[in-house]
Amino acid sequence: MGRQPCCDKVGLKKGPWTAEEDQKLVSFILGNGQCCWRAVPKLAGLLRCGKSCRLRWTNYLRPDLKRGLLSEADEKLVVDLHAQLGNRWSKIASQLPGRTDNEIKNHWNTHIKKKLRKLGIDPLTHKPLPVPDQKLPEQEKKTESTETGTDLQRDGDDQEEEELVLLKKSPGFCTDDVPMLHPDEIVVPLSPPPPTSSYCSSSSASTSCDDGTTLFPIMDMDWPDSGTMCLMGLEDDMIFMAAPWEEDCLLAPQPQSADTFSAYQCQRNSAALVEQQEAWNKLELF
DNA sequence: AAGACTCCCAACCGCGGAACT
DNA sequence: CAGTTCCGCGGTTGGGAGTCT
Repeated sequence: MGRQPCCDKVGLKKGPWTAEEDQKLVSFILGNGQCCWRAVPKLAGLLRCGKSCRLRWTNYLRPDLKRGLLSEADEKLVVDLHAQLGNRWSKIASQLPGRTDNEIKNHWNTHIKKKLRKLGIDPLTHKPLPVPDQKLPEQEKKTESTETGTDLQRDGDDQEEEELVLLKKSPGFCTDDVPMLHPDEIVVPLSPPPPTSSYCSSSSASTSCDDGTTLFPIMDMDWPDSGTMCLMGLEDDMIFMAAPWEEDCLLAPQPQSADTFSAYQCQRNSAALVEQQEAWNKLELF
């Protein structure tokens, strides 16, 4: 049976998403929930195929996503799960809340595989590799050829060998010094809530900072469609919204959480985020 | 300073399978 | 039960950013 393309490709946009497209998609999904991806682009006013929208949402725009590199513990878990499940990235990702299969797959191909090799472990079989100095060039090539996915650059120089020796001496699984994602990295720009708005409940007051920033716990926001929207892994964390950022947002702040979140997402894509993040870090709230 | 090279990740592609008709 | 549609998954790629020469 002939299979039709996932959508009519004529006139559809491809390539990197713009902030405006992100905003449209986020606004639509926050307002309507996730359903029927094929219909989403049309309803959201996007010149994208549904598949592209789904990917963008699940890999980048979902509010429950953690950003930043995997922690050492997460990496260890990924290695363990990969040993059990193989390249079933979605299954592996399901064990790491806030992480996507794409992210884990990328991380595996670019970081973890290298590390395992340095530790003398075959990333495919999770069994010890032959000792490098005993390995013939042909054998090495053969091992290489079993690799799939993103190509691994083979250094194979003296420095690499020295690293290998050092890593083998070091106890346990070794990762780079990767900063964990802190709750303060998840921020939502916000205009001051109207007195009776749903941003804050009586149980959680806003926090005023020295620089005039007003912070509001996000848990009290009204998230549309709670059936499809959840903050996996974040429900116990305090997520704050910083009002001073709103003027840089692509969207005019509106007293509705969905739009506020859209603004946040657009904000996240903008270069100004870096500066804002730095400003935020100065607050050192955590 | 600038071109070459490498690394990384967002996004795309195509397939398998579930769900629907 | 066959045909069709759609979703989700895993593999792959393109290009931007960073580093090297």
